[in-house]
Amino acid sequence: MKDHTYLKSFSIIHRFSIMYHIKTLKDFRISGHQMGYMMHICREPGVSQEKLASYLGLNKGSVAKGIRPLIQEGYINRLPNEKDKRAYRLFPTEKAKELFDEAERTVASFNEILTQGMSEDEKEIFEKLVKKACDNVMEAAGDDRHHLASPIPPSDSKCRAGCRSKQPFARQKGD
Amino acid sequence: MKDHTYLKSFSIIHRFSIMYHIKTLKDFRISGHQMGYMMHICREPGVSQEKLASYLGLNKGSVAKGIRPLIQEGYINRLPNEKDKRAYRLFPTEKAKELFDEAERTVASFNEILTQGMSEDEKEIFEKLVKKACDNVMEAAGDDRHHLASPIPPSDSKCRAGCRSKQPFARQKGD
DNA sequence: GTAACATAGTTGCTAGTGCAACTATATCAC
DNA sequence: GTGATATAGTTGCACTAGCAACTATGTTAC
Repeated sequence: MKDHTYLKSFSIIHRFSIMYHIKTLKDFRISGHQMGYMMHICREPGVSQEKLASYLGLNKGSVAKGIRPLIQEGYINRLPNEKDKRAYRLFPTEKAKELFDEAERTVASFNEILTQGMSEDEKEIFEKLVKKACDNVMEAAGDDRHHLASPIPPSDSKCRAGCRSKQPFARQKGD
Repeated sequence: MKDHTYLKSFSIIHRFSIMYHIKTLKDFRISGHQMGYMMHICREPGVSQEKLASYLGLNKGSVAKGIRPLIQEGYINRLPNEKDKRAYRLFPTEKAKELFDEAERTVASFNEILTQGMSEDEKEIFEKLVKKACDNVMEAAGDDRHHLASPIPPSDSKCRAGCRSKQPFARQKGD
């Protein structure tokens, strides 16, 4: 088990990356967290909140709250989905384009910090393995929530609030 | 910049790892976040809150609040430091030993999830590179705060609240 | 000694996230 | 059609974390 735990490393990298993005993008009045939403909406204009949540591994409540400042600051247009009245489609505004360009630069410069002192080979492997690790945890969490692939209904049919949460690695509270 | 951003991957891995630890350790009534504190205190009994914060890359306010539940739940003893009346020394209690053992197992099983499908070589490289990346961001943040190594006082001598924050990548608010 | 500054820790405020309960719409079985 | 269930999104609560201001103690310069 040595001294190293991934828990610590990933916590540090995650929090510091957010702080870095906050600082670099402070003129845009956008937080490091909101970067993730922004980037994906720019790359997938018209995406729904549900898809956004699933892509970022966030629950939909967090997405609803997280995109609110982006809408208020005028970076996102939220239009009703004509084909499904429950859903919305998220689009970047004109104002978002400038932000997106800057964000791309910020991402690039953060990547450089992250991979300082690695050889080109190592950088490539690192990116590949991080992606792999990310897929691994998403898949493991997915096994827990059965909602991406499994068409099998839960065995307990009267299962509204009582049944297993759909959240990844959900804790069963109040044991 | 392709589709991949580390921002997304590290966010997912970090959050999912916490959820995993919360779920696995729920019987101990300890959150995934507190795992980090617990592990380090068990490995470095007598550590101060300041050192703990520095090791985990957290600010000391977060540590003060974060260890409180651990004290309340009886996992940590906080004793005054005889040599420095400002400081405390943190020790794991007897009760913590059981938790620590379980935590070690949880860390190991999370590591297996994380590195599923990687060869032994890749696992080794992954761990090495993650550690490297973590050191990189900490160093970059450290350059921003000058407090780990630099004995040079800030050039502005009358610098109480006005000067640059010591927080990593600190944002200068209210521009 | 005193004054200025540094360090250890606490607290109040703000913000992001997880979760569960909720509303409204969509879909499926009959 | 109706009723049961699934899906998209919202909201309230709890918790963690960052930050800044604060207290108290320690250290250094004089």
